[in-house]
Amino acid sequence: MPKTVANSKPHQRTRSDHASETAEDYVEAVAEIIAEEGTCRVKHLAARFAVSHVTVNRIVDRLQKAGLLVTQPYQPITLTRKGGRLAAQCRQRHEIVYRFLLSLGIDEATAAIDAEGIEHHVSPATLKKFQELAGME
Amino acid sequence: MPKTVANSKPHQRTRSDHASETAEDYVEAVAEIIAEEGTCRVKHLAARFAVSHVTVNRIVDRLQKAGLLVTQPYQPITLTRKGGRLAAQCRQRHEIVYRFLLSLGIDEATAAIDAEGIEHHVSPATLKKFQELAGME
DNA sequence: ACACAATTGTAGCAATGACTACAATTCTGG
DNA sequence: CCAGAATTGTAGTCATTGCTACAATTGTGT
Repeated sequence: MPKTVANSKPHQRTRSDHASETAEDYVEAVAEIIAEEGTCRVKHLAARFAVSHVTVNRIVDRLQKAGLLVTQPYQPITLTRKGGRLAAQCRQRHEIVYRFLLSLGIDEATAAIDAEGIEHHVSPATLKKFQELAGME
Repeated sequence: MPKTVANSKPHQRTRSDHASETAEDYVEAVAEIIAEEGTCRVKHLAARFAVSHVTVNRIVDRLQKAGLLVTQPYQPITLTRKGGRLAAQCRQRHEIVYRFLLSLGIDEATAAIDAEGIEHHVSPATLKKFQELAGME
């Protein structure tokens, strides 16, 4: 079973970690797109991640099998309760990392890019520190 | 051509980014292992990354083709000048991220794990900030 | 209503990184 | 020196994520 939590030892990240990151990125994106556009379609995700619709298709299939989202052929994508919860968690974590970077004096554009990359690699302990230091307690 | 630098827009990390991360992790490991053990062999890398020797084999092949390291069948692995330069860069970046996390009050074990994950996602601007704030100027 | 555009789905390919199983080479102890 | 252990290489498989090309469905405008 893939896990989202940090591994107990360095140098031990595996393929499943990466798959989890993709899942997190996608549910987060679905939630955002629904908030922004009303519905989330394959084309929105393809545009957001700058990949072909085919790639989106396959990942959506996998996430549906994992019970994170629901869709039917040619129909919009919605999150399950489980997917919604994951999306909310990710959004919060993302926000903390982003604001922490801003609090260091990093410009918004750079902070946005770096937060995207960093968010999946921050342990709960470090995230808590970030939250404190960003004044988000 | 894969690049090491941050992308210009969020949500745009591709497969090549991940391949570059692997390259960085491997050249860094080769440098460390040579420093610690005298020579770097496939078995050292397999142990370090907790993967089979086969996985190491294929990645080493790819990195040799990319001109980062050199080896011959059943022989130790050495870095090319290019590989050595990359390893030095990575080592420095890793060190900055690690010490920055320590400077926030994060414990050594957690900082070590998080630095591993974060180092590949820190832009030059953010790295510079980290360096300043960690008192490494 | 119906043709055409847009969207989505399917088939099939490539690269990466993971594995097991087995073959080849190198190293080591008697 | 040479048998067995350790190491490394090779073959073949799978999952993930990327693609192009083509098929199917949906939506739209006249």
